[in-house]
Amino acid sequence: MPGEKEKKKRATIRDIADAVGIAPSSVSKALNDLPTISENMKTLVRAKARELNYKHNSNAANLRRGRSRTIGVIVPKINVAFFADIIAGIEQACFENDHRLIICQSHESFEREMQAVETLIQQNVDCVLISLSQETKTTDHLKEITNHNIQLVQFDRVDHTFGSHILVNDNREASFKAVQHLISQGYKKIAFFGGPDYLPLYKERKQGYLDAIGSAGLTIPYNFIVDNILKRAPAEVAATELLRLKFAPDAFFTVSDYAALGVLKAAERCGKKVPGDIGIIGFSNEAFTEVTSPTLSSVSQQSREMGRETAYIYFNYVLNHHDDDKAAHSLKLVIESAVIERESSVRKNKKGNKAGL
Amino acid sequence: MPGEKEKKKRATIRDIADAVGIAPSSVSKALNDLPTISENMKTLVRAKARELNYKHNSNAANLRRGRSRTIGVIVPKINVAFFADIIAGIEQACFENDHRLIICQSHESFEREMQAVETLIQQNVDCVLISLSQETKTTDHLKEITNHNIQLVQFDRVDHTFGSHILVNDNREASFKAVQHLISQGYKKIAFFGGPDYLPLYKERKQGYLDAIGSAGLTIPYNFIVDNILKRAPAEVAATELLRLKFAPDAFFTVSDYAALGVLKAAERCGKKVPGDIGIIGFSNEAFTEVTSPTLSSVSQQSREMGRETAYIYFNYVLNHHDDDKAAHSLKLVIESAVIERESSVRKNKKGNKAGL
DNA sequence: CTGAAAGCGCTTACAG
DNA sequence: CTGAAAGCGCTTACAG
Repeated sequence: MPGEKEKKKRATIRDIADAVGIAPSSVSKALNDLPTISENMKTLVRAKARELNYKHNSNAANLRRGRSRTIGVIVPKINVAFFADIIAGIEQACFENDHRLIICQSHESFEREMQAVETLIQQNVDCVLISLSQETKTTDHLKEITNHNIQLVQFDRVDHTFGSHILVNDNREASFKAVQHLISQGYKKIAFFGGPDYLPLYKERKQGYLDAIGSAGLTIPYNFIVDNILKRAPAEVAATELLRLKFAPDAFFTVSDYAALGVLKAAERCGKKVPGDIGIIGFSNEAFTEVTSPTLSSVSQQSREMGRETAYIYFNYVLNHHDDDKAAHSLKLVIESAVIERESSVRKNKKGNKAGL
Repeated sequence: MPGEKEKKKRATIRDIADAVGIAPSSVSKALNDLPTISENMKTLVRAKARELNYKHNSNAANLRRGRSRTIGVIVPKINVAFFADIIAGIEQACFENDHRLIICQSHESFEREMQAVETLIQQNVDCVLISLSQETKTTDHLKEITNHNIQLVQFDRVDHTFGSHILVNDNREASFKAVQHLISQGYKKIAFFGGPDYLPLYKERKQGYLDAIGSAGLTIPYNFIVDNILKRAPAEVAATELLRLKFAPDAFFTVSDYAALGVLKAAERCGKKVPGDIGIIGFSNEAFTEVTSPTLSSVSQQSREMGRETAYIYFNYVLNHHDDDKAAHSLKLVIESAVIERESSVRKNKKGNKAGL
């Protein structure tokens, strides 16, 4: 209709001030519930704010305050179960603490990771949570973050040489426990399918395997240890090869569930029973591990907790110790993984054990 | 050391101006690459900006410009494959168009959905993309968005009565095609496991099933149609019951892959061969459908494309037709789903078909 | 308890 | 091609 403005502007603090007949600064204080304003006035202001459909303008307030109540997270990929769950955990912590969350993906590219850092700095986030891309080998961009007085927490894929708060999985211990579990089921010839060996995370998982083998006094032929087997197809090929040897493995520990799946298929194809003849345990506790026949044992990384705890480092520790000496040293937290025992690694009669007696 | 400032402030446009010896406004224009500044000066300014480690302050610029180059998305849950993929698609579109993305979850709660809307308005987003929570039955909060001159696009779970741009799946057609596929494989007694019937999405999928059955001239006993079977366990129970009847189904179309999995287990338990005796097709193309034995046929909703297209409605359509009459009417787009034929529904010899001849 | 004034860091007409 | 001035919508010492 003719009486209406074509593009009605958002109501501002000044509109409320004019309507109520007080100063804009008082409106601001009333809306922020400062003790220096009378209750009557607050009620009046709030009522008028509602009436005018006023919305607080975060941009303006953040600019003035110099803080944004926003944190940024950078992950390689959001539509991977592990990271999606981590983000869900972070989001929960942000919600509890009334903060906004901006999510960036590096797509495993160092270039994109640097861009994401740039974006988050420009956005004035108070804190960056980051899990490094596979390509990342330097930390200048992390330095950039802290240089701008932005808090930094690394999680899962971290650079230990850079002094920031850090939260990681207990990769070595988790792998150790997984292999111990296989041993407890009577498996003795345990093969290992690892990841790219230059990534610390995979190095740790391999170490856990080696330690468990060592402390059980088992000996493993060198060809039972294969790096860079993360996907299903290569695992199937590699496992088939091993299973056809005269001295063949009786169990596989893989650092990925997809590789575990490949092993399962290889065993099927070679006519081996799982878990009777061959035991299998993977890593990550992907949703599909509950759905195969037999179901796949795996290591659960507690990703949701991990996300929550990462954010809590900022909310519960950093925010509270802004100026203490405490804030000086960097936190190193470890999230304990859990071995999820499913059908692929649990023997009813511990056949292997008996055979050994 | 003593010479350093304890908390170095971020460099501003004014710092650059002082260092170069020109006006702040000229610095702004140079950094924004406006044609009204000489190339020499731009080079000078850029160099100094790098030297001072200057970062553009989005908060300040957004406040001044009145636009934020940020879009907000509200989904029920981000760590569900369907939505994680959608968000990945949206993120891609945002990246291409140099926009930021703020992600909110409703957790299927109307209350939380309203809070998310509030947050996004306060954050000054230029556009909101939303998939409604299961609880959402009113649209006042959507009106709130458009009232604040913020663009709105609904996707997947939408309210058709509210006049906004909309992007949906072709639920009815997809179901129709899925059932047609079963029929083409010679299945004739096709059961249906649906969702809660009050949600339009599930109503449409059921309609597609009914239409396909009807147009093939098949008749189906009423007890072959069961609503509210979305999870594995109830599907296993319901399917077992049906398979034990003397007049039992020879195929199942379920609106969820988890239900399809339950049917698969039921068939196994009843000693029925899949796909020989029983055909199965699910919905959503969850990752695990590729991993079961036999692998599960499913309907792929092209979630990533869906996310991308949703964002494109804003970037390619809304942004370009700001003031046209075109922008007046709301777009309704449909993303075509694809039937993914896997082992659980593809018969080698079309046994059922032959029997029918 | 309330208000006037300054300022957060930019951008944008407008003038030269 | 460059600059001075105003202003985006808030918050925060400071004064009364």
